[in-house]
Amino acid sequence: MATTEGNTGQDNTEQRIMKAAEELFLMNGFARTTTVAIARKAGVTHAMLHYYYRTKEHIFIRVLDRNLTELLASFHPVMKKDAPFWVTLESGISTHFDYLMNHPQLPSFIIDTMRYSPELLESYKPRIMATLGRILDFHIAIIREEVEKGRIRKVDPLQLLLDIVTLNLSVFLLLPAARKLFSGVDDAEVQRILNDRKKEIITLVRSRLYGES
Amino acid sequence: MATTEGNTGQDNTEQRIMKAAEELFLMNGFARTTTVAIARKAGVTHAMLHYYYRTKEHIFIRVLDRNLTELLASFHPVMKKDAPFWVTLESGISTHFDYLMNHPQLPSFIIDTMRYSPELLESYKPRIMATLGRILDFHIAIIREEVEKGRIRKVDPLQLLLDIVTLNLSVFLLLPAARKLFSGVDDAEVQRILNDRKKEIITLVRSRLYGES
DNA sequence: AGAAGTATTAACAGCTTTGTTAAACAAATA
DNA sequence: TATTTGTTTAACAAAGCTGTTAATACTTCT
Repeated sequence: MATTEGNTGQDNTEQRIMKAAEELFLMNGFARTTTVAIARKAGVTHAMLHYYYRTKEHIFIRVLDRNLTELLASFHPVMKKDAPFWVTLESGISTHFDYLMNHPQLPSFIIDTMRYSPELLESYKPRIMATLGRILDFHIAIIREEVEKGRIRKVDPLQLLLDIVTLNLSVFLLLPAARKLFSGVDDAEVQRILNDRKKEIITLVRSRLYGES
Repeated sequence: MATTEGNTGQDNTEQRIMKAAEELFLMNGFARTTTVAIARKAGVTHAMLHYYYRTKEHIFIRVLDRNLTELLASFHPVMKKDAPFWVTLESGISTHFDYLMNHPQLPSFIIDTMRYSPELLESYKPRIMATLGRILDFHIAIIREEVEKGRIRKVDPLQLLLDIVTLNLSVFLLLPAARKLFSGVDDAEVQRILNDRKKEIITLVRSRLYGES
């Protein structure tokens, strides 16, 4: 064989298990995912999962860690911009929405973990709070300044941020349930709806700040 | 004893079990609630739960039924109004938000059930779809007319309804998770935040429709 | 008090879940 | 080829869950 050890490839058991675990954990959360289901999806005995990752909690933490890190990192680009307020904000909303479109299961996964397995998240709390704090302080200061200078309408900065975040998030929080209710919607249709939604959210926020539509 | 059979009162075992079941199901959903936990909360053996309600699914359906019926009924008052558009809409948003404040666990309970136990909801689907359909048709027609007559800004009626519903819902979808993250927030604080949120949502929607704030 | 019906419990059966282990298998190495 | 090392499986143990049942306690009625 050419590659003896390098094998940065894909199909070894360890990685197949991790991939299967990630899919199932993201879809159904910690409690609703069984080690047997993960193993079946990876095409091996569930003993393999324990051989490579020791416990269900271990492998969950690895999945959680990767996704949480990525989520927190996804906020940074938004903060770096230095352009007119609305340009920055619109691109921030848009980037955030696009990120969620590429990780549609992330919001419910994190919220599910926070609600039902908070102990697994305990060690990440400081990091989460720190990042969240920085982001809030940064944006609140900017928004407050815009209000004070009369460049946007009077608005509680925190409430404006909640508007944006909840509008973006709720699309993806409701989508899985909605798809169960309206059984026959293809992916193209969903994609179209999501794009309409994104435009509407941006328009809505702009209205709030400038009164224009 | 005075009351021999009437006893429309409260503390008999059957009702204590139902009450405990409702609390736990609303908080944690079907899968995460065990019959043993329900029984413990009601202060009886879990055999009693089966004695009175036969199966876990039976008692869950009773809880689901009551809450779903109430939720669907809660939409009706909004539709009855016959006043200037914005007056109707603002009171509709406000009523809807107040209803959710009185039933803060309902959104996640229904969504959890739709996502993870859709088979339990199957028999309600026609009723849900019918009610949902009527509400949508009714409001969409009104909104479309307002747009056509130039009394509000151009807006896709469905998107406007999604704006309102997702803004209202997401507050309550995120609250349990948020409270786990920010451990030390008392109920009074939460109440204040919710009221601010309600005002902001109404302002936001009004901006979207009239450009005023 | 005694019979009949109702409420309650403790014990258990059967299933599913997580995690372990001994043995079989495969690959690399000497 | 024999040995060592790593991988995989089947079987199992312990625990938790739902649901049943036989025995016991409590009411009510006569």
